Amino acid sequence: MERAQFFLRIFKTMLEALGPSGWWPADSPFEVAVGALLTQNTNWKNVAKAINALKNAGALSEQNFDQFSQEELEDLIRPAGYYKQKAQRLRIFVEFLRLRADGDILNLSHWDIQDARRALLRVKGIGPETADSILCYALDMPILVVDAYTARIFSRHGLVSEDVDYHSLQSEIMDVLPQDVSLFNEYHALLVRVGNGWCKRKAGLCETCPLQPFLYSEMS
DNA sequence: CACCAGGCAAGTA
DNA sequence: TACTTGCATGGT
Repeated sequence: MERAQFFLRIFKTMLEALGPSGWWPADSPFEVAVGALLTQNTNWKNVAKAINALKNAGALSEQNFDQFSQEELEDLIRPAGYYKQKAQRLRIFVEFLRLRADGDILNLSHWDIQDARRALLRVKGIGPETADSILCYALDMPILVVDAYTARIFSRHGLVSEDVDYHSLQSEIMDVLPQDVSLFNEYHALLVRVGNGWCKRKAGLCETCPLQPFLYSEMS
């Protein structure tokens, strides 16, 4: 079986088992980016609390964000953890938007995707996964986000090594699939949902995982 | 109690 | 270059 077919079969299986994900859960592209920064190494439930606090305070827009001090932001996002570091990272990101995108994240969607990616990666606090999350889920650009779940799931299916680096993992999957924003959007969302549900680090739940039948090494 | 969560940057050798 | 550590809350 071709690798491309295998990856598409994995995708279809997850989609049929779990249904569409409707990612990213947010009211605006700016909120997507804020969520992408806040969810670094952090459970989404805690991030949602921080997002709600920011929303209730009126801080969730590029224009209003600057009205809040570092300390106020820290208090609002505290439930998301690493709150001092993340408050600083959010401030740096909004400053980046003001300098490079006239204070509106949507202006980045006119950029060449690789230019936008390189620009985001230069912002302190934005690494590959956060940059790609912003590109795909806030700006609707065709790029596949990969993460720890992706490496874990595909290594357990015999396709990559557990500690594969980000860009190798991304290329292995993304390069053999149709370059389609909706496909990449849904693919990552489904992988995270499967990871959350069945592929924890020490999971004993694998017998009910939707992907259980598809071990690459056993397919012909 | 231990372990985990939709990473990243900075320091060390 | 290749490891290691700090960051921090909240759920299981």
